[in-house]
Amino acid sequence: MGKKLDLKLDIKEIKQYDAASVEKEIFSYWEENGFFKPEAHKRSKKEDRFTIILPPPNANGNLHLGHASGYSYQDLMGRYNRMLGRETLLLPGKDHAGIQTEVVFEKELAKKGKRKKDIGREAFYDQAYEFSMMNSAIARGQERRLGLSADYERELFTLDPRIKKTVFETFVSMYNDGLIYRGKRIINWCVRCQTALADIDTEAKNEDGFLYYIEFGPFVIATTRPETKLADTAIAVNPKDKRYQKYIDTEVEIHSVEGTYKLPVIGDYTVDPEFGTGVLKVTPGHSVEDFRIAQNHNLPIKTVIDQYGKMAANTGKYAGMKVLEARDAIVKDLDEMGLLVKTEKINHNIRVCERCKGVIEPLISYQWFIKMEDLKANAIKALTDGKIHFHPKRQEKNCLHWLQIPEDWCISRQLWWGYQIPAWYCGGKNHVIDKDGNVEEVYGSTGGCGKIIVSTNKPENCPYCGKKNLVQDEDVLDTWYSSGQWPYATLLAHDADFERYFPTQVMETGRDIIFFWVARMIMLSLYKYNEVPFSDVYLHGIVLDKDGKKQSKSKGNGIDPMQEIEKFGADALRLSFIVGNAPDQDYRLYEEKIRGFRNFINKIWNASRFIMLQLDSLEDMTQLLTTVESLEKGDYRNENETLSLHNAHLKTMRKLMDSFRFGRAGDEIYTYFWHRFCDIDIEHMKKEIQDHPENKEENLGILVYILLTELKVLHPFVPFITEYIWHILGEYGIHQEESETIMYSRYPVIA
RNA sequence: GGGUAAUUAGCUCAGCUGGUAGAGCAUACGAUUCACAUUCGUAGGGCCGCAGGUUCAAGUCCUGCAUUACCCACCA
Repeated sequence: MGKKLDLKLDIKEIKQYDAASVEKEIFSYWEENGFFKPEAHKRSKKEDRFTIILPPPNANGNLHLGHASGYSYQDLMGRYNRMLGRETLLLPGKDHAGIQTEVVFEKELAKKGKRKKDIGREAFYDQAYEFSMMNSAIARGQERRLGLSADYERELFTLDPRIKKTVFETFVSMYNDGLIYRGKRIINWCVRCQTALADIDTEAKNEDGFLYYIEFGPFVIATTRPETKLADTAIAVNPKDKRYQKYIDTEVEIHSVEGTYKLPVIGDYTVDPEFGTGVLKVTPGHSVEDFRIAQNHNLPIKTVIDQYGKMAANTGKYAGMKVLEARDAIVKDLDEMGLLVKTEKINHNIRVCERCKGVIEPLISYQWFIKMEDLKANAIKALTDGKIHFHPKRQEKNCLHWLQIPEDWCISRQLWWGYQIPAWYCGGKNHVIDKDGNVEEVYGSTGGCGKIIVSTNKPENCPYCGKKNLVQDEDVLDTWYSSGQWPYATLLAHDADFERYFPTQVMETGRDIIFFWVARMIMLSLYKYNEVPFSDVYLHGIVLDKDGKKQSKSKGNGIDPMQEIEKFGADALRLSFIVGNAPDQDYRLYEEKIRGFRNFINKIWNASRFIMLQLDSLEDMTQLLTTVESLEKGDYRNENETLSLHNAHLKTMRKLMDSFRFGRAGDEIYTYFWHRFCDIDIEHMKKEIQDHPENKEENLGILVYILLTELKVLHPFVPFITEYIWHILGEYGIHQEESETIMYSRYPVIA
């Protein structure tokens, strides 16, 4: 055997367990002996294996409480299953986190007075990679400090070449299957980040604004965005609206700031007669809903706002103004022309970028999309067939709800950080702007056939025309496209792992990324392997501060998990994430709570200490060991209250652990250990030993037996102290042939 | 507009398939050289948000309402 654990805290001398002084050493004892590797305990049957692919934290910062909380649950399950005799793999990783890291790293550059343009794409990528590696190393150290029993030799970064291989293969096959396409659609454009975003990457922000009532030919229309009127291509009313029925399918003449022109009037049932005046100006180039109406009615599209949020060249005197400036200018002009009827205050929702909270400008754009209809339908089927169990169950409905939204997924981002899309244009790709201000994509203008080649590697020459003038698409893939393949991509990266561990058992995460991630993993895994990637999804609650607010760096209300670990120990911190907390229920965390669990850890130490001190007074251990052994075999069962309650407790624990009720399980063991075992059983034995010294061996045997089993049951929750005491018991020869490490001891089973 | 959760002791929260209300912290009083003051004991404190309903029995199931939080949604 390899490294031994050095027991430098003398349990007979030390009254207060000092977690910080021993936890690191315990960890390296585990890791250096390879205990975290599934190979340490190979099992031939697939059902005897247990795998969790750990959610990779973003490699752009430190470990925060959310990560620590997740890891505590993941490790809890891993250690529990390992002790049940399963071949267990916790596979760790780090996420390149596309747009988020790009924003973070841009800020890093700004500190040095540089912008990304200054250093160029390649250098930017390399430096961001280096930056991510540095952060990964820090995070890895912090994860270890928490006691995470993951196999770090298998750790992967989401941009690892081995992951890339899988991601690109999937991209190519989805393209060939017609599921990925290059399309021209209205997308969410973040003006600040200068990239397209998927719907899910945006969020609603409630804002006070104005609703302008404007004379519009024979109508009065109400709009919050008068500047987009320059891009109107129709007027829509509800066909049921008696006021306007007669105008439908006619053309009306408009006099407005841009002169006199004609617009068709169409009938569309999505127009709400109750809103404003019941007349909608249709601006397909700058409104998602209007774009849909335009598609249904074959309306032309005009573009008047560019990617920088400025009025485009085709807007006459407004050209070059920022959107808000143009809005004011147009309102002023309308007013002067006597066309502004009235202005109302309104509270409405606008879309903002999920990352930078900047304004989203809906724009028509060429992007890569994934056709979602079938992928979502298959995922819905898998869920309704009960292939995946959510804990708590209600979140399954939440997931289903999202899967019913039909939108295609925009997967291209105009960033530098991430996977550059494996698509090549023969003869390049250019943009031209037509008379309506619309951007059109033109292929092949620099000498080529203009075909798009999608391939995992850059082709030597064009398979269609043989020319060598191939230009790669400049965009990168949405980070969730690669993350969505994480469960199988990580396993494919190591020889036989996929065969051995896929599909996995559990996904453990927070409900905030069910849509972003969980749903997409399910869809992509079903696409590629026709199998769900995991059978259970456990959702932990979100950690809040003492006032019930979400902890965040910007608010400065965050607790640093590393500081708490140094103060109270990793075991105590882990308990504070788990004990008494219901799944998916947000909870508050503050130092007094952690301190309370530190006290519990110390209680474990002192209960053990008492028993060791008693053992020292024995002349020989033979009878005691016999008692322990027969208790482990199930003799003496139910002979007294102490043992029968202990058995009942073990059964309860097993039931709670197997049904994913970890918070209750933590509560159960906390209460049992402290208030039954310590407060009643040990106190009682103390008296017994005094009154009946002749039964000392037997009575002590019962205590040792209970301590032994309790350490095992506690171990998934508090791995460090339980290992430490397990080793001390080992020195007394108490579990000699079972296992040197408690990690591979047998979880107590009660018939 | 739709959905989901929360509402239980002063505070923070548990409470699985319905069977006479629980924990931690806080408070009060007391104990203790004998495992632990990071300890132990005792006590106070709850019409389990409100209103109905189902049931022999409801914090637990159903309906409605109120407040809060989060999520979804094309209100221009």
